[in-house]
Amino acid sequence: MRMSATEEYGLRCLLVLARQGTEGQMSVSDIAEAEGISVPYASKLLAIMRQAGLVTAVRGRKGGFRIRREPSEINLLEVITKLGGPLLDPDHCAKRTGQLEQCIHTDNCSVHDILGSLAGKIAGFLAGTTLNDLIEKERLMVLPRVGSDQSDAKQIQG
Amino acid sequence: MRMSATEEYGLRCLLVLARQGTEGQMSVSDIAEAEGISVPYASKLLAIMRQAGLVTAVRGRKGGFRIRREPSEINLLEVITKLGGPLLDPDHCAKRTGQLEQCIHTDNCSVHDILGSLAGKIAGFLAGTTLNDLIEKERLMVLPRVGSDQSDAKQIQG
DNA sequence: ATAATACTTTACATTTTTGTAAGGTATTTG
DNA sequence: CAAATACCTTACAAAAATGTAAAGTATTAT
Repeated sequence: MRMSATEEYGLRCLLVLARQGTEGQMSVSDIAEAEGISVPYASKLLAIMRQAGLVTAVRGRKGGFRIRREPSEINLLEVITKLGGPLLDPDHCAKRTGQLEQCIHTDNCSVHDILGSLAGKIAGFLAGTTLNDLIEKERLMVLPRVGSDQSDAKQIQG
Repeated sequence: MRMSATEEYGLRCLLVLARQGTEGQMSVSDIAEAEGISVPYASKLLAIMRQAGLVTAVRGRKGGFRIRREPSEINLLEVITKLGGPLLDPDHCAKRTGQLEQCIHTDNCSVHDILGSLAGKIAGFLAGTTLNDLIEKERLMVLPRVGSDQSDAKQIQG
């Protein structure tokens, strides 16, 4: 019940691009360096996000990646599910069958039911947080109360 | 961001015992059969839960497993974390460092921050559901409106 | 006592996930 | 047009999770 490596590193790479805005652009090697991961790994994660429509790739000498939409318009649910698949595997019941052909709890599965409810809760939370929220939060963490008091600063979650 | 196999099958085995109550008892082979998994696998999962104090093992010829507390007194957070570890890995930041010695976002990690919030939400949800809730829900699924109308039956979650 | 039953432990095989490597394709600059 | 740069794709290696096997220990019934 944890965030996978793909999901986390993918999100982190996307955040690097989000900080540049939709007009900005960065090469894979710069992104990899920014996150402390290898270039091939960053490359792989960005390829997934490109195919998912989250980022655009520009090839050639002045190439690089850029984020496709405003960070305030991209929520975490979209990012996480595009990197790691849906929160509740669509053929969950076909996979968790143990040694049997079919799961023993076909018409009677409170576990599956509760997983659905849980997935809904998680989805709601993730959908309510955008990349921009994360970036804003970062700023507050780096610069705790610069200048005047910032107690009125936007709170990400309660 | 999904429930692991260990967590799910472990929970399912525990539910089998929960249905018997604290006085009941079942052998590993019966539990394995009830869930459609192999005996050695069920054995392994039950051993984890025994060490975690969720079940008691009785050895010898009339041996078996029994649940240690009332199903209404065991919530899913406890079960899931004892099977799969804490929702947010305590040394998360020490592991997701990419190729670096230390994570690049040490003092500045909005991702970690949001993971903490998310883990809290998930924990709250899981803590609010007991094994008994799941069993009750099952009954309603097997016997939809037996006898008179049951629209006033207990709802597990909204 | 002894055999049968059932939990216990350790080791290992398999599968999935994670991360790396290498060769290919496209674009820009001189 | 050629060389440099940067993305793209496929295949593969390493690590972790999943599931199996086998030999050991404890208890009960005969």
